[in-house]
Amino acid sequence: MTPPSPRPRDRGIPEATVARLPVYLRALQALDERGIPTVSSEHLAETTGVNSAKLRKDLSHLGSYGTRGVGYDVEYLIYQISRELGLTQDWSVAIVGVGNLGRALANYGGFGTRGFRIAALLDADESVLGDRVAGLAVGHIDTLADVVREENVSIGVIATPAAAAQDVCDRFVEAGVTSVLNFAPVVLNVPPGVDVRKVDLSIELQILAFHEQRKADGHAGPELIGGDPA
Amino acid sequence: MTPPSPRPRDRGIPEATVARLPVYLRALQALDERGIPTVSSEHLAETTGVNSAKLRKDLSHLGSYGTRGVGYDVEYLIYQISRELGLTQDWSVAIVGVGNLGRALANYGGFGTRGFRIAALLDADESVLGDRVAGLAVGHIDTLADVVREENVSIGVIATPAAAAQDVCDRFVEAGVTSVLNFAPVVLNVPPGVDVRKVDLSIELQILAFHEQRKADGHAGPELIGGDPA
DNA sequence: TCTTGTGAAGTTGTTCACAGCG
DNA sequence: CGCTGTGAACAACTTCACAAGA
Repeated sequence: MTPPSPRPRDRGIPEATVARLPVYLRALQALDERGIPTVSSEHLAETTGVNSAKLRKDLSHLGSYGTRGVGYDVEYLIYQISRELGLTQDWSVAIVGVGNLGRALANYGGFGTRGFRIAALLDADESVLGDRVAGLAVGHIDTLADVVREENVSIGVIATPAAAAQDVCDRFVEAGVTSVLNFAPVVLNVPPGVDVRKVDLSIELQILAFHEQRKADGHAGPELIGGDPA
Repeated sequence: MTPPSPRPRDRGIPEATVARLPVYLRALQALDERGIPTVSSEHLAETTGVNSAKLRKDLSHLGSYGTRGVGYDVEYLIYQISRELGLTQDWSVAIVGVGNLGRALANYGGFGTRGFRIAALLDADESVLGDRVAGLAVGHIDTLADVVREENVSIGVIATPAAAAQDVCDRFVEAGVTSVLNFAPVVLNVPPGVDVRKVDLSIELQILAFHEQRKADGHAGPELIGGDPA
């Protein structure tokens, strides 16, 4: 199936690049807030901890938005990256599970702002129903399908305990949601066409432990993992 | 300098593999809880959403722990992966910032268990000092250096607002901590030799938005990102 | 002059396909 | 026979180094 088409996709931005665009965006917004009008690839690369050639190549996938001898216009680049990521339109998000994590997400800077609108907070636990979190009243999980339809929810966020996650995911899929962000420590089963991204708060910790162990073992020189020696 | 030692016991496990080991570990623990004694690469791969050849190659970096014609012994593999990740010893973790996110982390399954011990919860806000979270009393940020020394903290977790993150990071580094897990939406500056991993809860959301936009634009067939078509 | 944008080279990661072992 | 472990082919990603433009 799917023989390699002779003319692939012109808009094919590498996945690795897509994963870095939000990082650049964040740094650019910080520069913009400090009133800095332009930035060179060298400087932006240093700020974000990547190689400057990689940064230029990443940006070149969006188009030629730099000025040789000068650098990139901060505001214009913010706009272009936002547009590419689809953040110039507002995406409605529903968060299920209003424990500490759900509350943290609802209040997370950049989660409720810049391109995302929290349309609903839902939970199954009677004791939190009606609580006001980030300006929203917590609703019952059974209203999920209605909320998705009425609020035009396109992204579902699962912040429930592991045991409830698959059920919530099924409800999202049933309601027509095709993008799910899962914080519960389980692997979700979804039909083809549904995107699931998983954030596991403890996996990062385990990766750090691995490197920490390396340092403790007989190991010649310390090595940077994400940092930049320069 | 550091000429490669003649026989360095090639312990160089690819970074991509290290990042997947926690995922396999999680799936294996789930199998173990259900009393399943052995698993094939095919089955474990399906559960975790990777290609089975990749899984076998990943595991082959740890050693030859499978049995041809049978598969892998679940318990034994759990032990081997745990050992490789350094989870057979307990790592002391200090969490700074006891807002919703800090509380969520302190209560996160697998964060306080399986290889990690939360040694301290610290905050600068007077109003939360002394609160009991996950069985621990919240201490003052100024005791950080003492706590790191007394509790032998090797990993620092930053769950503060963005504005406080660099200061907290500096305190960790000053106190001798060389691994930092940062949840604040800023890029931290650290000296060489210190590992920083960053988790940005909104970056994943932005990546989802990108793919959601792709689906909305004229786009021939839906594509799986993390899923497995089979 | 300074910095972008990009071919080309180099590195890392993935998948195939099958030999070899239980 | 079934499944692992792995060389070899392939694909993706990163970095180098420099031509070309402002």
